[in-house]
Amino acid sequence: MSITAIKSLASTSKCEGMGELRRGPWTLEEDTLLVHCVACHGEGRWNLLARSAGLKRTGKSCRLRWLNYLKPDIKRGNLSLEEQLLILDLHSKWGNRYSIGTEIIYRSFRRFPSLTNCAYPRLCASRWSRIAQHLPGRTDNEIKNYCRTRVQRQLKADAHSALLREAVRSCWAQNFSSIPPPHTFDEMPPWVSDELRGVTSFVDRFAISSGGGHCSVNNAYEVEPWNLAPTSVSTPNCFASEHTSCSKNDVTEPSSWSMDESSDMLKSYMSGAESEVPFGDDN
DNA sequence: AACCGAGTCAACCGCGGGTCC
DNA sequence: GGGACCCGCGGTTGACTCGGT
Repeated sequence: MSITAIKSLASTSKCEGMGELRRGPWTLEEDTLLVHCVACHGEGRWNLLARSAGLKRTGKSCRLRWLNYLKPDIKRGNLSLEEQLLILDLHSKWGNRYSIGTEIIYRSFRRFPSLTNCAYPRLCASRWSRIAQHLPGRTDNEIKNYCRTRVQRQLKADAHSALLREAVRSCWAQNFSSIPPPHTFDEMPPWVSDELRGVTSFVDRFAISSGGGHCSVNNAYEVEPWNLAPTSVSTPNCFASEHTSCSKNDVTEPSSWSMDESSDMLKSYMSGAESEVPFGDDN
């Protein structure tokens, strides 16, 4: 008996009233069955489809396999630089509350208290599928994996380092100033430090800021988000001033990353109470 | 060659929203 | 109204790969 067969047997579970359900990696036979069945009946009604195809899989499993692997227009291979940039840009706008994208923007926001009615991203749940809609052939699962591995794990940056602040500036510039998003570092604003130039990968640009630092991005996630609230913008009301634009001149060096744990409103805001958010629609 | 650790990614799980009866 | 079922999303897991030692 082959190892694959043993694994296959081991991954088969017994579900009451449903016969045996298979789990784990899909076989070529299962893939063929599923493709054939989708071709005949179309997508949707996955539980029914799984049963009618004779697949010993849940509808959920079939749907996932189809959408992430078998669908004809799935694009394979590494993400291009353009795709990386697009993902990070969209992730900054829509990404999850604890993501580095939002973290960077949020930290940036602290440094621009005069910025308020601009399109500051809502700090709401992750929207991988929404990001995926902008990358034809790429799945939400792929983008999610990319962000969780390439971006979050490899971004070993010291959250307080000057280099990261430079990266923050550049990220901010892309999102909120009139400077168009750079496709190469030659297009970066002149106030981006030389150390960050010459890096072709958007991720590498952040990673280089670590300098072998001791503080990983994961540390940042462990910080309660409201503890990152800047004193100068301690309540959402502060977001509602009339300022709508920024420039590099707005950058001021904070003396420290001071905390403000007293703002219940901000806590509410950070916990996802979108009605409190005074920003415009993110569409 | 063997081992180990980090990175990658397919697949699973839990949850919430929508729909139907 | 509410229960059952389906679907989709985001988070997590674990097997696999690969490079370094």
